[in-house]
Amino acid sequence: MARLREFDIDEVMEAVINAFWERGYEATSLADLMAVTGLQKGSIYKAFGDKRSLFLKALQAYLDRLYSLTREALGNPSPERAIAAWFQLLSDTAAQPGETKGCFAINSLIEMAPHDPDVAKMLEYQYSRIGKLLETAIANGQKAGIFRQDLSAQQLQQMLLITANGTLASSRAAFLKPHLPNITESVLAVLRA
Amino acid sequence: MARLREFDIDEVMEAVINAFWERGYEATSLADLMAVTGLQKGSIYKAFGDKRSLFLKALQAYLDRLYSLTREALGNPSPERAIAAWFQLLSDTAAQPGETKGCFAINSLIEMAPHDPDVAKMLEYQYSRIGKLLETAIANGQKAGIFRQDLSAQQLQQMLLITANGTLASSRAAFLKPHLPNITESVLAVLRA
DNA sequence: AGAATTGTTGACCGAACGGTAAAAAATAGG
DNA sequence: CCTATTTTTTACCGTTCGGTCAACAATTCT
Repeated sequence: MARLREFDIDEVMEAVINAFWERGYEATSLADLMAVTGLQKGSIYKAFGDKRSLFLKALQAYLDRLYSLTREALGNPSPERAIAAWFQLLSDTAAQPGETKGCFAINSLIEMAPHDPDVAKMLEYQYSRIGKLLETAIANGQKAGIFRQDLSAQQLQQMLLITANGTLASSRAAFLKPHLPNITESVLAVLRA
Repeated sequence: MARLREFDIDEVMEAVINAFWERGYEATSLADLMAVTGLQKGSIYKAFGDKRSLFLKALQAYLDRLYSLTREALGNPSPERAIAAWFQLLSDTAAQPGETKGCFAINSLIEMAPHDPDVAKMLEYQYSRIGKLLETAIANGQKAGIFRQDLSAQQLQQMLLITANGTLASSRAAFLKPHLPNITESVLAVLRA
C-alpha cells in the first residue's frame, strides 16, 4: 500500500555490524554508517531508529549468530573435538588474516558494558547461555574420563571462558596474533586427565 | 624568571590516566579532562600538547608503573608465589570492588591498537618485556620440577599472558567479576607438574 | 486516475567537538 | 620598579557530531 524499501535489510545490517565491529561505537559516525551502507541518514533512522538503537540491534544480531555457531561447534559428541571446534570458531571469526577486528562482543564489553546497562545485560545473557553449553561439554569429558577431575566442570568452564576472552581480546593486536594458534592445543593439554 | 606552574603535574597526570582508563580515548572529551584536572584548556595544551599526545603520555606512565609492579611480583624467588603474586596484582588493579575500570592497557589495546600504530608499538613493547619476566619465572619452576614440562616455557608463558588478558578484559563486566577469584588457583593447578 | 501511505532525499539545526590566540596575571632578574 | 618570560584565563574558531523535517518519489488499493 506504499513505496517499498530499496535495500536489503540484512545486507545493510551486515555492513553496520562490520563497521561497529571494526571501530567501536564512539568512533563510528553516522557519516561512516552512511558510507558503508550506501544509505542516507533519513533512511537509516526510518529503518533502525537512532544510532544507539542501531548499535544494539547490530550487536544482538552478532551475538545470536555467534551463539548459533557455538552450539554447532560444542555439539560435537567428542568433548575434545567440541572444545577444539569452539576455539577454532573463535579464531576464525576473530583473527582473519590481515584483519584485526577481534570479537564484536568483547570489543563492546570493554567499550560499553561498564557504562551501558543494556549492553551489559545482553552480554550477561550471552555469557550465561554459552557458559552452559561449555560446562556440559566439559562435564561430558569428565564423565568419559578424558578430562581432568581435580577441578570442577564449573571451574574449568569459567577458566575456558576467560581464556577465550583473552584470545579474542588479543586478536585485536597484530603482534599477538602469532601466539594464538598455539592456544588451542595448550588448552586441550590442560584439560586432559 | 617567569610565572610558575600552579598545579602538581603528577597529580594531574594521575587524574588524566583515570579518566582515559575509565571511559577510553574517544569517549573522554576535553571538557571531561578539564573537569577531572581542574585546569583550563590552554593550560592542558601548554603542559601536554594536544589530546592525543596527552593520551599517549598517560598510557606510557601507566605501562611503566604496571611493569615496575610486575617486576616486583614476578621477582619472588618461589615460582609459584611469583605467578600468584602477579595474578593478584592484576586483580587488584583491574577489579577494585565497585569499579569496572579493567586494565588501561587492555582497554587501549582493544580501542586503539588496530588503528593507531603508536599505541600498538607501546603495547607490543610492554608485552615483550613482561613476557620475558613471565617466561623466566615459568622456566625456573620447570627447572625446580614444580611446573609441568610437557609444554615449553614459551608456550606456557603465551598461555598465561592470554589468560591474563582474559582476566583483565573480563573485569570490565560486573557480571564476570565473581568468576575471577577462582582463576588464580585454576591457573596454578594447571601449571603444576 | 486519484487517494493514501511509505521510503528516499537533501537541506538544515543546535550542540559539542578539538584546538587557537590574545590578553591578563604572576614570577624572577636587573 | 621595570622588563622579560611563562602560565592562566577567556573568548573565539571552524568542523563534525547526532538528529530532524519538509519536499519529493514510488507503490498499492479503491
